[in-house]
Amino acid sequence: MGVSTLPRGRRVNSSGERSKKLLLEKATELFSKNGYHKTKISDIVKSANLTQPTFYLYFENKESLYNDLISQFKNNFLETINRIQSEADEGNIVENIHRNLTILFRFFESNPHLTKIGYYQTEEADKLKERFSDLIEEVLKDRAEFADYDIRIVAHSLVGAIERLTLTLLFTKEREPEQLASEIINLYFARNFVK
Amino acid sequence: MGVSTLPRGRRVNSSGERSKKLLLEKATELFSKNGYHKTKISDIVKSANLTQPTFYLYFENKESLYNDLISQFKNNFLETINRIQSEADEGNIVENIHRNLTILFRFFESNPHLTKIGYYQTEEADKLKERFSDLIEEVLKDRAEFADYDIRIVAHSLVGAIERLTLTLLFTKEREPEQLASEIINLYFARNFVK
Amino acid sequence: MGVSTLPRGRRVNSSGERSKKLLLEKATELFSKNGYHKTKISDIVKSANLTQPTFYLYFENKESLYNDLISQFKNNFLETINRIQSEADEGNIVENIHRNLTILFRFFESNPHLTKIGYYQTEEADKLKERFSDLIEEVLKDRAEFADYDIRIVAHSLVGAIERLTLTLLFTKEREPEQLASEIINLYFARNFVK
Amino acid sequence: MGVSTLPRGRRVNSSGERSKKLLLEKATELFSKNGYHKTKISDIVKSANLTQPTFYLYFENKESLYNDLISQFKNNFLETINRIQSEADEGNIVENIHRNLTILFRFFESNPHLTKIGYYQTEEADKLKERFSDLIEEVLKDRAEFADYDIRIVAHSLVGAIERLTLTLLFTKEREPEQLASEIINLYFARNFVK
DNA sequence: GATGAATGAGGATTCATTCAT
DNA sequence: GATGAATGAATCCTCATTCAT
Repeated sequence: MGVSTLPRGRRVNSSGERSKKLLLEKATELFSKNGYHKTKISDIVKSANLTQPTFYLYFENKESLYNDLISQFKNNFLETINRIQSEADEGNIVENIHRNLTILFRFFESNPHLTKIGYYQTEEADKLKERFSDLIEEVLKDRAEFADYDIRIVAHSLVGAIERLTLTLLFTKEREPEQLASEIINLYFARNFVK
Repeated sequence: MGVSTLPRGRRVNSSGERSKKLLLEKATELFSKNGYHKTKISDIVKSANLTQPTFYLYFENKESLYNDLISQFKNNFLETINRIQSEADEGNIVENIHRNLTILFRFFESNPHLTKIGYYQTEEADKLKERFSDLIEEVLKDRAEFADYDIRIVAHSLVGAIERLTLTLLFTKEREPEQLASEIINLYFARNFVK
Repeated sequence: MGVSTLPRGRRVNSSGERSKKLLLEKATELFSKNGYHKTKISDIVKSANLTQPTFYLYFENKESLYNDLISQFKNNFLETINRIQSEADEGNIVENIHRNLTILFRFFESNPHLTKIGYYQTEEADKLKERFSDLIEEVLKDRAEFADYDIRIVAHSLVGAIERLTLTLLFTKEREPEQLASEIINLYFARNFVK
Repeated sequence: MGVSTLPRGRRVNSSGERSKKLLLEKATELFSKNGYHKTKISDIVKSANLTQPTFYLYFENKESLYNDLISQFKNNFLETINRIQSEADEGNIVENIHRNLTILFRFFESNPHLTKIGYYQTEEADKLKERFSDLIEEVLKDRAEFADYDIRIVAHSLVGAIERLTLTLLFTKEREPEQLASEIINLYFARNFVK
């Protein structure tokens, strides 16, 4: 072609990058707030002060953007919960669980919008919770303290409690990650493990 | 081979009551499975072997039908959980809770589709859970056994646990209402209340 | 059990003729008030306390019923205005015109609904007015009194005045047919004819 | 021979202003010719060589476009007739009326389609004519020349005459605005005022 | 890098009309 | 003579997506 008027090598901070990031933010916000179907491309670009074709400059389409957000959450989530298991055998287990629950709540808290999308509004979310539950089962299954319990039920209960507390007390800033972790320990593990 | 279209008027052996009920069932099923937006009127009527205008013979429109389903669930749910509270003071509290949890799980079990719609996929659902949580708080707040606990957290945890167990163990028929109720009592109340 | 459904079929004390007449009346009323498109078959039968299939028992379809109403008006109207012409030469012309205008207004007044349909809301109406205008021209064209006038304009003015007066003063019962006829004579013919 | 469908995006040499204006013109034309109900959005866009979504790019919906046209006519019409009244006292009244009638006919003539919509096919039209009639009454009521007349009848007659003449002689180009104004003066005012 | 202008492909809803009883 | 129950055939409108500039 003739004269390329564009400067070579785009800077990371070019306005293109900025636009993409902005769209991503707004999309995340809107998806999290209104869900996939009620969020229109026109809403996203409007709130980013851009136009619809610009959206397609940076994202393949609506669905793939949404899927990307889900994937991103999923990866981070799995990474986070896997630490619980891998560290399960080291040191005091209750302390470990406490520490890792705190980390999990902090993770949720660090990106509430993404969490809402990935953990509360997709079908994928159920699979993640299932995985989380399996992992907890794994950790508890050989513990004498839980011999009298139906471990699957304990695991699912924990997952459910965490899910609900995140939404109602963490996202609303009524409780801190540490507090939630402590109370969960207190409620589910204290009398069983301690002493 | 042309698709032979149906003749216009009334079908042989057709009945309005039956058609309405059928549409309602199919709609509930599809909404519960695919959500509001992915469920088309055309899907509903197709699965009921009827045509679109027939849908409008019995329901005002898609949204109002969905809202009706939500309302129906809401009313039944509130009625069910209100019993927990109203009976809270009578007799042995743990027994009461056990009985009413059983009833609640049975209610969920009795219409899983409606429950999925009303308790898992609408915004209304969060309000219902909030209400449920408030009610639990009310029941626990004066109990010495929970003096050391953050009651809001206990309440939300319980709601979360119930929600999750319903989905993963009740709807899959892996556990019975009574079992779930017992285990919840065991996990949350046993050591606290019994002696 | 509980719901005693209404018996189908022929209603006690109902005659086909009566139903037909009732439907015709209601249709005329509704068409005249709301026009062809805003009048639904369902409206007509509802206001006659009948059902849609009954409508088709007596009328071919919506359009043909409407056309029948138009025809009916048209025939009566043409018959009425033709008298004006045929009597034009007999006796005192002003008196003749006065008498026939009165008859015309009485005709309009006798069935305002039908008049509204046939004279105010169809395309046919314009043809009727054109015809009326031509007829008036015919009557006036050899009159020395109108030698100075553009007869077509006089004719169309008269038709327009009659149309408007019918709607605003006759149908509202603010003036009587005779009054309107007299005033029109006064306004258009008096000084011209009466010496 | 397949119908080759248009490609998706922007057309070569397309302009929003032009498209909107074109749609407006075609809509006005079709509404005026066929009325609101018989004019489909699909007709409008077809005659503008565009597609249905494009219509909604420029207009909110069918009804609001139609209402806009009515409003536009209404405003212009009221402005025009208000001049008649406001100038009624200045100079020779017959001359004034003649001048303003001419202006009115010119206004009708300048946009026959819009006039047909706003003055001949809506319910609003009757209100406008009523208003026009009231205004004429106002102008005539203190005139000694009309002492013997029923002024309401004169006013309504005039309105009716103007309405009819516009349709039959102005729109068909059989008469000019000035001619019509002159003849109306001649017919209604000449002998009364002059002399 | 971004926008103005357009469209394809549905999806909900309405209404006149028609069978079966 | 009349109704209950249904459908065919539109029609409006929306939304993600794409071309030309």
